[in-house]
Amino acid sequence: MEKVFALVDCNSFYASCEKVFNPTLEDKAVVVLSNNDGCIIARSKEAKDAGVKMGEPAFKIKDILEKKNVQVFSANFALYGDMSQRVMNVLSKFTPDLEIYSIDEAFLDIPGMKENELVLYAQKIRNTVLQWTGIPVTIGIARTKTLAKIANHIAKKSEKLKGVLSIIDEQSIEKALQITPVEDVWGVGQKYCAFLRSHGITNALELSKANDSWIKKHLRIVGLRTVEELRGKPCIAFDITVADKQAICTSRSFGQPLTDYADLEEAVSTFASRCAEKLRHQKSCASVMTVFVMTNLFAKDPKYVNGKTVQLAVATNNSSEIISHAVTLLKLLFKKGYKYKKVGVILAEFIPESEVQQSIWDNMNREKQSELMGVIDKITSTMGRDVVKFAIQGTKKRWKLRQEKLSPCYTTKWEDILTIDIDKE
DNA sequence: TCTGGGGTCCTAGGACCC
DNA sequence: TCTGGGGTCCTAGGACCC
Repeated sequence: MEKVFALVDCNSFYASCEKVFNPTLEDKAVVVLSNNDGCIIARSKEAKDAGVKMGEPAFKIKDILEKKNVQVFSANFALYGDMSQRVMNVLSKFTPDLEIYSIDEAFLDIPGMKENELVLYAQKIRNTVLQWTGIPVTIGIARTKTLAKIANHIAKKSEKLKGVLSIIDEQSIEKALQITPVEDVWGVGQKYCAFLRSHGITNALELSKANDSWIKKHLRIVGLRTVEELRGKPCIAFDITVADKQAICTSRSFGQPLTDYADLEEAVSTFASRCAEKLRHQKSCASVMTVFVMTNLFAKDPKYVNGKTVQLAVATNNSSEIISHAVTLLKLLFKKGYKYKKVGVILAEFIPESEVQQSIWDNMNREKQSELMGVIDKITSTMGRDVVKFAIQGTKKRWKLRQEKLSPCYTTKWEDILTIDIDKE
């Protein structure tokens, strides 16, 4: 029997997370902003109805937000990450074959059933997730991932489908493809959309009927896979294993532009330390590091973008070593007189911790250092980040984000835990 | 005043080798 | 007018995703 995929996607995930712990937000328009309270990255249904667009810079639509009484939140990734885990936990009760695709989406490989049973099963999943976590989800069911995405998309928009749509038979697939604009197809971004439309392909059905060699020529192999998937032939594998990352990056735009080297050094060493932490988490060591700096590219001030890469003699995941390399690179990059807006640290070319090649020139006691990192990681996981840190990371934090509307970390910080007043009526 | 952050995969073209 | 051919590896850049 052919496989059937269910794509479970949380509705307006970040906005829904904010609503779970704050009942006064029910039925209210809620939006969540990107880091530095920059642009809109999530909108509740009410906010969408109010005409708030995805990706819009908040300052540009300040008037609409105020006029329509939209509740605005700074991104609280600690909360969203934890809520995501809870949702995935519930899903894993239904099947071991769960591919966590992103913070708010998972593909489920569901066992062979008749179509009406599939829909009932999906309804049950949906109700359970809502009851156990407070997060509403939508489920799309089909024989390929790309089609499941399309089913999900349609189900999101239609009230009467009650959050579940299955497209298994030819007829329902064709109908679904017909009403799906080509830009809503998974794998078709801005560039490809413009190209396809300029050649008269406006919906998913037309795309599914396009000529193979023409697609391959212009949309490459990836585009051809998308087309095959639309035709019902699975080309994107189902993979429940969590792959180790091939690159780890920590970067931020600052809440205010910075001109002093010392402030950048605090930021770069903090990001480097965070990268090292992520690297140890997956038990890898990095052989290559890049640091980049940039000024605000939107402002009229002089622009400067630059990056430098270093090959490490011995692959490492040691924080102090990674920080010291990062600072060396920053010193090479820093030029006086610019207003820096963003810096970042990227680690790459990983090898497993256990397979690191030693160097005869290496005079570091790696065993002792590794024990130290273990202790630091333990303290971080039980007592919170930055309880212990390296002196160079500093305390001024002038680089910190602007987060003026941050909600409490209801589920990950003891002091933010929800309290309920039972004396009141 | 204010425009996110963190990833993946694929391809073309250059360097280099025999 | 001709200027080898075929292979691998690496890198930068472009497309996409959430």
